[in-house]
Order: sequence, then C-alpha cells, then structure tokens
Amino acid sequence: MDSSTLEETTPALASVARDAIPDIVIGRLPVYLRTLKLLAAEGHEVASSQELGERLGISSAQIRKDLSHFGEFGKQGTGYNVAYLCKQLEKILKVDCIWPVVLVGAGYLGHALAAYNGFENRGFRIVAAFDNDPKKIGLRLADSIEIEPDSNIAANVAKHKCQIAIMAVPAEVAQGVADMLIEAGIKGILCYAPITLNVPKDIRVEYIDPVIQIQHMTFYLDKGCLE
Amino acid sequence: MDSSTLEETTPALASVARDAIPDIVIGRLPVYLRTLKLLAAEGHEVASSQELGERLGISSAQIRKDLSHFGEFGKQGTGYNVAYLCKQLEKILKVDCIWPVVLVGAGYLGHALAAYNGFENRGFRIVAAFDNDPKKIGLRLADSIEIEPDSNIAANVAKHKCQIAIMAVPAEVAQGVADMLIEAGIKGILCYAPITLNVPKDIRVEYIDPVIQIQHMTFYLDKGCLE
DNA sequence: TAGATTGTTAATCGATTAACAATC
DNA sequence: TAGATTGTTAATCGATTAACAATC
Repeated sequence: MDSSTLEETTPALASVARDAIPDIVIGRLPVYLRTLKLLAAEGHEVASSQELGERLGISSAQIRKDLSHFGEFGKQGTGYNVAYLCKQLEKILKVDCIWPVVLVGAGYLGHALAAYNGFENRGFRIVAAFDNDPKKIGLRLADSIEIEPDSNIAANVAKHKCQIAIMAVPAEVAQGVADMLIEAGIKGILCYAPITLNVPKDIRVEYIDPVIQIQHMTFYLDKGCLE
Repeated sequence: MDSSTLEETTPALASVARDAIPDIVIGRLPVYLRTLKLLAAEGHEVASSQELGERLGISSAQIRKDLSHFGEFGKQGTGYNVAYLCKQLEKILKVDCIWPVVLVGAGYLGHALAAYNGFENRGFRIVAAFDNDPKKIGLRLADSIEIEPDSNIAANVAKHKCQIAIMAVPAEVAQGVADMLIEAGIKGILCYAPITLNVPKDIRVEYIDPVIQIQHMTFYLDKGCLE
C-alpha cells in the first residue's frame, strides 16, 4: 500500500477514533455539576456560562468550550437549563446511579468518611469497611458498616462488584493495601495516605493530602511561624 | 521621552521584575518534598531526577526544570543530595518551621484532623478549634484542643497570629465561616466543604472534596452501579 | 425586532519534553 | 578518563481566551 492510498483511507479512520477529551476537562466537570446542583437547590432554572463562571472563578469561554466536547446543551440568548445540564453531566460522569465503594482503614478518618452523608446523593455508597486491627473487627462504623478484616477484601470486592476503593490507612501500609485492592479487581483508588502509589497504568488513583495543599499556600504567604 | 530612550531603560527594569514562577510548579514542590523525605527515611543520600521522576510518574526533565526556577541544587553525574534538597524545598515553601493553624468545625472530620499526627513534622500545628454547637463547647478534640465557640475566632486568630485555617464545616455555613475567618485576618483556607468560596483575590483557598475526585475517576470506569 | 448568549474558530498563551553542552 | 546527570535551550505540545456568526 503506497502513501497516497493511505492518505485516502486515513480520514475515514480518523473520524472513527474521536479526539480524546483532555483529562483536565474531565476534572472540571464534577465541579460544574456540584455548582449546578447548588444553583438548582437555590431555585435557578437557567444559568449562563457567564453566571456559572463567576461562581467558579473561571472564564465563561472555558465552560462553553469544555461542555462543547460532549454536545450542545445550551440555548442562545438564554443559557443552560440547570436541571437538564445536571442530568447530562451526571450521565457523562456516569454518576446517574450509585456506585458501591469499599473503605479500607477504620481510624478517625475512616470513621468520618463512613459517617459522611454527602456521598449518596452524588453517586456513591460505602458498602464495606476493613481494618487490620483485630480489636476493631466486628465493630461498626457510624452505627452501620461492620468492620471486617483485610483478609475479607477480595471476597467483598467481588461480591459487591466494587470498582472503587477509598484508602484511609497509614502511609506505611498503603502500598500493600493498594496491591491487595488491585489484585481484588479495584480499578479506581482514592488515597488519603501521604505517598505516591505504584500501580499499573490502567488503575486510576486520586490523592488527598491536606498537607500538600497547605504547603502550596505557604509559598505565597508571609512567613509567620511558631518556632 | 521617545521610544528609543524607553527601549534603553526597559531591560534594566525587566531584570528587576523577575519572572513569576508558574503556580503549577509551586503545586508540585510539596510532592517533591514529601517524596524526598521518604527517600531520606529509606536511607537514600542522593537521588537523580530520573529516580525521583519514576517514583512520581513524571518526567525527569520536568523535575529539573521545576527546580531550576529556584537555583542549582544538583551535581552533574550524581544527582541531588536528598537531605540538602529537602532543606531547600522547605525553605522555598516556608515550611522550615511550624505554622499555627485554626480549625473550624468539630465534627467527625474535625476530630480526625485534630488527631492526625502528620501535620507537625511537615510544618503545621492546629492551635485552636471552633464549633457553633453549644453542646460541644468546652469539650476537647483528641484529648488536647479545647473546642471554643465561633465567636472566639477573631480573638484567637489574632492571639496566635494565624494566617491559615482549615474549614471542616457543612456547606450551608461555609461561606459565612470563611467571611469571619478572612475578617479575622486569615490569608489561606483549606476548605473541606463542598462549595466554591467567594473570597477576595488576595486570599488563597484550597479545596478538598472527595466526591469531586471520585467523580473524576468514574468517567473512565465501565459503568457499574447498584441501582 | 433587539438583546443576549451559545458553540466554534483561530490566535494567544503557557507548559512539557527532547536534546545536549557542561561538568562532576 | 569514561559514564552519568545536571541545567538550559528550543521545539513541541496542549490549554485558554477573544471574538463572532448563528440563533434563540
């Protein structure tokens, strides 16, 4: 096959392999969704990209551009129907349903997560909790979820068909726990341990380390310390 | 003054107004620091940009470029002295000391934060805690920090010369609390409430909302829901 | 209709990467 | 010295923004 033949066939192929949507765009969608739900709760029926942008501190052009990757959701002269756009974003993010999530680590943080009532109405439910401390086994988190031993992880992940795990464990054991979770079939991990996990590239990991974020701020502050 | 005169004087002025360092670079420094400390704890005395990059899943070129904004910290053929680079990054981020931090919200999450022992060795100490629930006033978080009423915020922030606050309060009251904190002199806020705060532009805000991060993952997962 | 706002294009802006001379 | 790795340059890549025709 010579190059001129290739050039003739390539456009058709290209139109099949749609442009990948930038990950940074995906990362903003949940923020849009959260804000739109708030607007809906406040009684707004429509919102323009400008209004939304002002709430979020980003440009209206960026919002329109981001949304344009997925379709045409607005109406010229009017803006976006808030309820409709919410629905669409939930579909895009696949949170128009409830995902089962397992929690590993039943310390103070695990407790706080189990007691948090903000998961369910945004697409998630903690269905099982694990800890490696024998003294905690059998106790319940937030009066509901029973704490099971780490050795039960694989069976539970399979039983609930869980793809998502939250890790609220100390840094020292985090890599080992991640390995177990991945072995058990988990595809996405929200990691509260202050380390970078080593995982296969098909596993998605998000990190929460409050110190990282505070240290990002101190760079800009005037130095003011205790000792 | 004609334009040729201007062109002659401008270069000198430009050399004074140093290029601002991109915020995205600043955001990576705490991650470098965290990893270097871990490497130090593991006994490594030197690390190359390549080793560091592999740990973090980023390119060695990016690490070298990021660091080059602040000086020359490495040695050709060897890499970076881990302890030395830690010290330098701590200085750059101004965490070579302990910042006093106030905590607002003494629920499960506030409790977890107060009990967390990972702040102190990374530059922060919670020195006061507040809640608006009269029943909690006077109780202690993690057997140490006494819970005070929100009305004490201003006096405490002033007393401890606090510039940083952590907000672990419900979304409904978050904006009001933020306003109080800023009024009291707080310059940086770590916000756990699931809303975007409206603040003056000289105030730095970082957000932690686990749902936002899990929703970022579900986009890439195969849909698998409970109901 | 007149005013407002979308979706999209092209230009601008900024960040990442590859490559390599310098040098430990 | 030979090998390794830095700091930096220039090229590439990608993201944001300004602007506007289309149209509600």
